[in-house]
Amino acid sequence: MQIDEILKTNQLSITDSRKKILGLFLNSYGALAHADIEKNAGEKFDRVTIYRTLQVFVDKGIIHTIPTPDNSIKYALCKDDCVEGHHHDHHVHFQCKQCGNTYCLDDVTTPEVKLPKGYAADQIEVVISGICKNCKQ
Amino acid sequence: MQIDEILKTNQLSITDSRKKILGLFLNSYGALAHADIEKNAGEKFDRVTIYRTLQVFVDKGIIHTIPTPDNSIKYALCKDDCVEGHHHDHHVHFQCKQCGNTYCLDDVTTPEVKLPKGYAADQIEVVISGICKNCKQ
DNA sequence: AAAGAAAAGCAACGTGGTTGCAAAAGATTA
DNA sequence: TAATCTTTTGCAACCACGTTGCTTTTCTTT
Repeated sequence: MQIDEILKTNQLSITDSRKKILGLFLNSYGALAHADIEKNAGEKFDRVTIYRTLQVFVDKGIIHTIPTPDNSIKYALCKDDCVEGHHHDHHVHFQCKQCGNTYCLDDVTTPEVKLPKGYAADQIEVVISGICKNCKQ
Repeated sequence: MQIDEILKTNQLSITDSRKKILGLFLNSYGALAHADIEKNAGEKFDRVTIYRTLQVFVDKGIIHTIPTPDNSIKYALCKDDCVEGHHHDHHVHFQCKQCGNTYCLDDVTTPEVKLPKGYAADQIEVVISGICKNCKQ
């Protein structure tokens, strides 16, 4: 089973909450906020458990955080090139103003930006808001 | 006096807190967080007043918010092309990992990003972290 | 200077997130 | 499979950040 595999690969013990939360990510196309998880996990887990589980997943490189224009945090699955303690998020994030969903545009890599003399870039976050393809027409 | 001018131009009544807070922005090169303002205003104003003042300034297009990778909010002065109710922030933001300062790179415009078919961009936020020119060498 | 309008201060509240600790569940060994 | 050890969960309490309602104070206008 895929979920258990992922947890084992990351040396995490297999618990109900981890299975449930990881399952939510695997079954969701867009990113999830803490509140989405709390809602969809169905009253079953304490919020502290959800916070801790998300933190563990981030630490292990299973999910990554997405900063949004309205300053809430969302989480999405990482691609294979994220490993423990080191994320490689070189893709653009998109937030739809209509449906509110946030997506990782994995195929859109962050553009090069020419900085003024003296500045050294290390990480670049690009968050685009607008209308997503599901809401448009 | 410049401060009073700005307030008048934006049809704001001239109060101590507005003068003080606007002054902090005018005298600071980088962006300011709520906490910076609370500290530098010198115990003089209630936190609620600071929140409301910042909100008014944002609404009037005097300052704009900057989302940071660590999900705190910072504020910086807008350039002249921001007007009430409509911000035009087409520049890149830079956060220094060493000194923690955040700067508006007004000369660096946000790059064009080619989105997948069906997505319509509306606003693009680019936040770069790294080492700023003051900390580098 | 007086009256009306706007802003400040205060208290209280809500939300999002964290911490410490005891109880429960998972992993491991025999 | 049961016993032990380790990890995780749930709970309670707490803190930081931000908001709201209302009264008092300060600005503005005449």
